[in-house]
Amino acid sequence: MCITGQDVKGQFLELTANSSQRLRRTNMEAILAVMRRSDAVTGTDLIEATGLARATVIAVCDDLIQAGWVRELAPQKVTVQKGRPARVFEFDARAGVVVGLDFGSEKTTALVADLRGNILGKATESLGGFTAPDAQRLATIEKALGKALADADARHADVLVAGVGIAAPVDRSGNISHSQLFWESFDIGIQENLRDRFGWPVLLANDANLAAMAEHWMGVGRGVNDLAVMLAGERIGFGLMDSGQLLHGASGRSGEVGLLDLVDGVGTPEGIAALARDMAAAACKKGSPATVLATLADISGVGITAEAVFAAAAQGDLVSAQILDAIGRRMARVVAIMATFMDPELVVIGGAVAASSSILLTPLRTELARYMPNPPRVEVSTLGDAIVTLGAVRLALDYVEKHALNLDLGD
Amino acid sequence: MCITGQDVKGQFLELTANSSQRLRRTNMEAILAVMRRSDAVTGTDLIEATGLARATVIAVCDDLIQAGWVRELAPQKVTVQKGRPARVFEFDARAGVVVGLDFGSEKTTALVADLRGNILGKATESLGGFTAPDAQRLATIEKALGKALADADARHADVLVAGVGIAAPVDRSGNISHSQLFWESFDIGIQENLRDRFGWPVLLANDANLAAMAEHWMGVGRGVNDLAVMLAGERIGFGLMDSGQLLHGASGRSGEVGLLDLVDGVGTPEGIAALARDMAAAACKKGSPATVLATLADISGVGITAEAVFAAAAQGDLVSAQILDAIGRRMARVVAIMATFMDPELVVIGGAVAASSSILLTPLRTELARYMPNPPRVEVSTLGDAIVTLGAVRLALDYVEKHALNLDLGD
DNA sequence: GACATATATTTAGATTCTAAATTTATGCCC
DNA sequence: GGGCATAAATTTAGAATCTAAATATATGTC
Repeated sequence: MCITGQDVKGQFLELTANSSQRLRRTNMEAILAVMRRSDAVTGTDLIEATGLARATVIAVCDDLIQAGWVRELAPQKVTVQKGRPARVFEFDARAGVVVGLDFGSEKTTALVADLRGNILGKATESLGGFTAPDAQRLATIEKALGKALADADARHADVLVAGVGIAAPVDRSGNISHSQLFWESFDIGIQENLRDRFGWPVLLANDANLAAMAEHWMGVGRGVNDLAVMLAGERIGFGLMDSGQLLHGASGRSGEVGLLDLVDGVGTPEGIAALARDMAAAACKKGSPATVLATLADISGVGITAEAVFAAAAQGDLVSAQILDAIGRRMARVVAIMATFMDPELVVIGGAVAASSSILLTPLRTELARYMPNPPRVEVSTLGDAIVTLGAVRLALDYVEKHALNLDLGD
Repeated sequence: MCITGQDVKGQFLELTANSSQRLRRTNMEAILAVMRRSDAVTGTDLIEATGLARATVIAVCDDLIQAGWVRELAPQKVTVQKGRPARVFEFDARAGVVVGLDFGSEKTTALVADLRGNILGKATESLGGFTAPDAQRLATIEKALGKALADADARHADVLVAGVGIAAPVDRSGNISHSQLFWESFDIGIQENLRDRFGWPVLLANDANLAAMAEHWMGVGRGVNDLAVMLAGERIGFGLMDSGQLLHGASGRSGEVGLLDLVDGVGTPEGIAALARDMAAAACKKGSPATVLATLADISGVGITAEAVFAAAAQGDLVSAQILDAIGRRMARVVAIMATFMDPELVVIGGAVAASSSILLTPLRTELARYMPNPPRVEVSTLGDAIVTLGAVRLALDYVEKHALNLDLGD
């Protein structure tokens, strides 16, 4: 009974560190965190890192070994050794594995990583386009996962969590936004399927957001906590980070630029891909010299895609280079607008355009400096086409690190 | 000595909850948090809210009373009382006070609030413009603070923290960005002055960011965690929140829109104020009927300000109403661009324009719906000209809540 | 005045921590 | 090989804190 009306029952349970057991748990988490960030450590290292007493540190380490998170190594030979040899502990990066999956429109890529993020296996499968039935696409995904696991010499049961990236907005609770019909084609029930088939927790996220996580983790954005990553291929999307926190927005659509037509000289929402196609088509029609671009278009037979233009430019095609120059100028406008709201320290360009960075960067940086007195740094991603998949791995790893002591490591 | 090279000494000390004392501290914080969010509570209430045992709860309450954060009330008479009367505890909202200060260009406003955020005192002083010397402006600030404290019947020594809002970017460590010369005029050493004079910790923040905090706390944005607040008067600035977290950007400039000239039909960075002035001047020159607007301009004698236009519109001036309609349309474009990057659930319009909301909202909402398939809600602030000062109070309260058990309550 | 009831307080036992004393394993020196 | 120095592990004793159960206390009811 609460005298004044409001019922607070159980409302703050999660805040409470009640029992002594919770204290031990906190110390386990702290020591595990230290171990994840260092290589093999001794008890003395942990005493210095955490401030805990020796007896406590050793007891916690024994608990962690018991739980399966930590291995004890044979005592190391050190150059100058005096005194009793120290016990040596190490975070067991193979206590399990995580998988990262990029579910694109044309293909799907799976990565398997250990708990330190070392990539152990990889596989890519073609999805057969949007028109393929859901069941077939789910089977393809399973196939890619199976191959990647085999490549990593791991079993399905070793997987602790799976991270999945898709080219649609995903809100904080992992639901795909259906505010545009187009995005429905990505909602084929991957989450339920993988949970039912293998018992994995599955985390869904937007591809541009995962790209930002990947850059922040191991790309040019390492150590940069206010970061924007532009994923540009057929479409453009931003992954935005402030203070190291990814932005989601009310329905997962933050960074999903759908309104570029309001920006002078950018045009339609799909501005950049459209520009590439239009300029390429015009150049071909005008009878420009037989370019690599035209050759590519001929070969593919399906018309010119933005990716084809980027690829041709990378191979030295002149028309494509001109197109990329124009694209760089347009991108500068989009980046400028984004940067005026977000104030990032660094903007990373990723996705298919990244391959043509040498041509793209100069106009982009020059124009950006014209628009802004203090423009952010602009760099090109070096993660290639693994950018989203690596982000999916990072998403899964974050989950493991956060919930480690709740997870069951099985055998 | 770490076997593998990296030195982790002390690196994770803050993570560790080592001793039993830390456990008690965590429980004190949890119980204090419950008390802050409810009125008077009994031990039984706290048991239900936290899951702790009765003996623990009572012991913690006694500790909190000892520390000065909690008061014990006389046992309450309840309609149906059976058994031994419960001891009644209450968070002592007068364990101290906080002050919030809005340091504007023309005037400064100070609020004094208790620890539940109830406003106890208020004072406003004119600053005498930008040209006044720093020392004089500091004296004016002290005067306003003194008056507000007297109004609240509080002493300088009762103040636990001061929050200060200024119309310049402030980075995470509280430094004013000097990327534009203009902003230097706000850097008059308030922080150092108040610390040295009264020993208060002083927290500096950008005014638009504080407006967002205020709306999230007690405005139309209550309960909305993905929120944008547009503070529009002479200048425009956004305070942006994602997942309840305020965005700062790399140098505190997030939401400081300085690039509206790239947006079709918005024009210069100071677009909106300039538009108001230009249209008003044109109307006056053309010899429009003697409007309230013109009268206001005559009275002020300093030319027409954006604020004057908003005020005139609120009083029924027709020309000003037309101007506001145009402004609403322009704002729609700015909001649309912001929303496509941020995906807020709600956009709140605050600042001087808010007074003219009845005229402004319709064109703003209509145009916004034209630009976006799923536009955010748009509402007008009801906090009036206290919006920034209330945010400064909230900033100070957040600090008190976070550091409560580290603060010395003095006597 | 006995009884029911809800709460406070006390007591006993468990867990976990720290700090100090003790033991153990290693290298070095004679 | 035996003693010594050293660094670490382990054991021990003591303190803080928690829980759960037993006991005491204050109130209303019959």
